[in-house]
Amino acid sequence: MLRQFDKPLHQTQIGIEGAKNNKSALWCEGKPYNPKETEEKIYRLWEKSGYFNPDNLPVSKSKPHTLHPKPFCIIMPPPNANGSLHLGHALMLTLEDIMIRYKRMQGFKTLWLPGADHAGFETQIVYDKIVEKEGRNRFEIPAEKLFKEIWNFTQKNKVAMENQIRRLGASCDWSREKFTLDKDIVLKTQDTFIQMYKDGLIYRDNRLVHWCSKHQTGFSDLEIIHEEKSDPLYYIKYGPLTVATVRPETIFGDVAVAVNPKDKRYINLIGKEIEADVIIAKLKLKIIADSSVDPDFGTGAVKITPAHDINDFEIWQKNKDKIEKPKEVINKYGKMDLVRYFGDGEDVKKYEGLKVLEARKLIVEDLEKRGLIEKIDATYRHNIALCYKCKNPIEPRLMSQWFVRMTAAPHAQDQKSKIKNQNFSMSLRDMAVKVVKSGKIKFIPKRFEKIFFHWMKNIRDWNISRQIVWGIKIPAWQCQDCGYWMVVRNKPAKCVKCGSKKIERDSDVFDTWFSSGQWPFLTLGFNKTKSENPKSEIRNSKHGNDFKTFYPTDVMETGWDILFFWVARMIMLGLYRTGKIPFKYVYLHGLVRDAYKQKMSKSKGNVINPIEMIEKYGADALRMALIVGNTPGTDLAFSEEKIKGYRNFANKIWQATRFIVMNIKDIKLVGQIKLTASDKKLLKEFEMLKKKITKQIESFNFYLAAEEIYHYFWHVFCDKIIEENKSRLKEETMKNMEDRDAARYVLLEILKGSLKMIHPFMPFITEEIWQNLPGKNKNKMLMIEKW
RNA sequence: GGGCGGUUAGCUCAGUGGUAGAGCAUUGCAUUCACAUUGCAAGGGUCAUAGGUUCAAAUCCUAUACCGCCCACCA
Repeated sequence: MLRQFDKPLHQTQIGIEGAKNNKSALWCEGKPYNPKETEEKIYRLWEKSGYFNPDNLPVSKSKPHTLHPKPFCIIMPPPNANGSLHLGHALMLTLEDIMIRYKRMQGFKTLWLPGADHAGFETQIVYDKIVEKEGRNRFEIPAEKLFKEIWNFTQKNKVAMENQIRRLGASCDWSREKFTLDKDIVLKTQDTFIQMYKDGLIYRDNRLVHWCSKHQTGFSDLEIIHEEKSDPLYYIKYGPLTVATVRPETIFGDVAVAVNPKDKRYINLIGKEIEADVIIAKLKLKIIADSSVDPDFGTGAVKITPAHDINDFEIWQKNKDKIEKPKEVINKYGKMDLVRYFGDGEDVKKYEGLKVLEARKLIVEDLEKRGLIEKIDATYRHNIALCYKCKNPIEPRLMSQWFVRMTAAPHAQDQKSKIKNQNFSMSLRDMAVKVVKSGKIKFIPKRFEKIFFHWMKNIRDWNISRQIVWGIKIPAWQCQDCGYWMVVRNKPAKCVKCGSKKIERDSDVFDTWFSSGQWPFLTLGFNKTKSENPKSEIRNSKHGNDFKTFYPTDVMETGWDILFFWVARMIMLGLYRTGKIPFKYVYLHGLVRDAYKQKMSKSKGNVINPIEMIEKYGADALRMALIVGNTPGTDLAFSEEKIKGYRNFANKIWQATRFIVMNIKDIKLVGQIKLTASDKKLLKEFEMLKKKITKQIESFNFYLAAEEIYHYFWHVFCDKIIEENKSRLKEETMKNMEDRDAARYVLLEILKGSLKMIHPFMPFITEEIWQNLPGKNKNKMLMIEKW
């Protein structure tokens, strides 16, 4: 590469002869760079070129025989179609666009596949608020009508969002855009469920589920948060024993008392029955032994309420045969539900229908009146589970739901199970852990691998049933006579067990992450030809080979906050469904926070709107501000000031170009280029810089690459090189024409090379300049120039 | 309770074995000559603390302190 500078170059080789054709107006006005005049125009130019679509990319001229260049693919994490773009999206789009543009310039068959997420529960909540504002109640709107309303709502948002993505300069292939509720995605998601059911990886079970009584839906383990809280710990006399609890209102649902089998105080009572006075009844409770009981906590005796406490439920499961069934004394609205167990006596009706906290207060009073409260520990602090969205306490509830088996190996539970010929001997969890441990999937930064393993180690089965309308319907049908469940796409004519024709569909929908967990292979049209159901073959045939070409994809770039929700599930479901990893690298970016590292929120008033910033400073400035100094996995301190700094940088590029072009245009080169020793040194240093930046991008250190090119362009190229070469260009001080041309050559070479390297970071201004550079190849865009 | 990080200039953070770095901020000077959305220059850090390994430690090891985050079914 360096050798070419040693030999003389003719003017035709450096392309300055076309300078007079340059539209001089652009450069001669001394105005600052105005992104508004270029960005929209440039994006249209890109879209018109068709190069966002890998099928249209020119095949490398240097290797014309290369008919199948190496693919590079990123599946865009689909933004939720329920609002507008925020800085997190802007960061995600910038990082991915940098990788995509870089690889495209390197000649890869580059696909960035955009999408939008229906975002089940999240969108349901957003829409609920709209419904509320209109004075309606979502629980009173028929499901189908509500679904249609939300559909229209998301479609509108989707279009707005797509345009916002364009404004950031994202070079994604819009012709392949997918929505998580596209028909083929829905059908394929259901296919996966059906297949997993056959393979014994999905089962229905009645167990305690995290339930939010405000939102009226169950959750997975990930959708609850824990908060430390101070609550009185009540010591309640239970016949001969005393039990400690923070939830006296659950005493009505008690079915036993558990003690530690080694606890000498109670060893004689194990297996015996006691009678406890719970105001409205005298409960007969068996004393059982369970090693999970901590003898040092409270009195060492635990009341067991299997229907309303997860621990208690597990103890009940182990002792099913010895003690009675759970009693559900709190209903789905979080209110006391006693009459059905204890009759409608006055004392019972006193509590009936009261909210949990109201009931607790009253019950404590009544227990105290009877002298049944031994003591109250007011200093007790404990963790309680809350709904991640509304922060109301989770009320565990006994429910029949669909679960994904995470830690147990699959087993054929249907003749059509495929596990025998597909080599699935491991659990979903173990498969995923294996590919990360073996380095098939690499995390950036690496420390997230440890976090991933830790989470995987403790993972439990995944509840995927949601009691909302906005989502993908579960393909499961229940016989209304015998209760038998059938997992098939279409409604069965009759129950396969009892023959009854009274069949009804499960009214629940999937956890949205169950479908997004399949996003990489579904968007690429996995299993298009070999569908379990022919009806699902409705994907546009022109992208029929995408799965073969682009899967496994190269990079999954997303926020670390959805590592478990999304990344882990994509790995598991991808491996299960396709037998291959869904991506090779996981790049996890941090949260964008304000200048003081505070979370941005509407209530704090510190939210920065990316579109507003683009209006003010341009997309390039915003992109650069998001990248420089932003290390993977670490939250970013962000401010408008920072964007201003890179707006200034954009102008610097603009002005420097103006200077160079002004000194080149309308002047013909006189002959050969004779570079001085210092010219050669500069070009050599520039080659070194290129190598360094390439290496930094390859190793995902975009923050370093961006800073490097910024620093070089401004403080080396502008401040030193241009300044030092000024005298060689001026007529008064110029030594000779040859020396002038050498200076011109060096400046233009470095300018062009810099534009290429800046392009992935600041695509608009660099493309605009490139388009107006003297002597450029007609119609050739910087976007596809060789890196 | 389990786990993962961080502690470097006023601020935000790079730097992971070889004489302390960037951006912003601060201070001084310059300015019809591409650019004031500018240039030149300056000040500023015993790299949390204590031990250890090494010819050599901000960097590797151990401990301590403080800060942050994630996970979690002690009633």
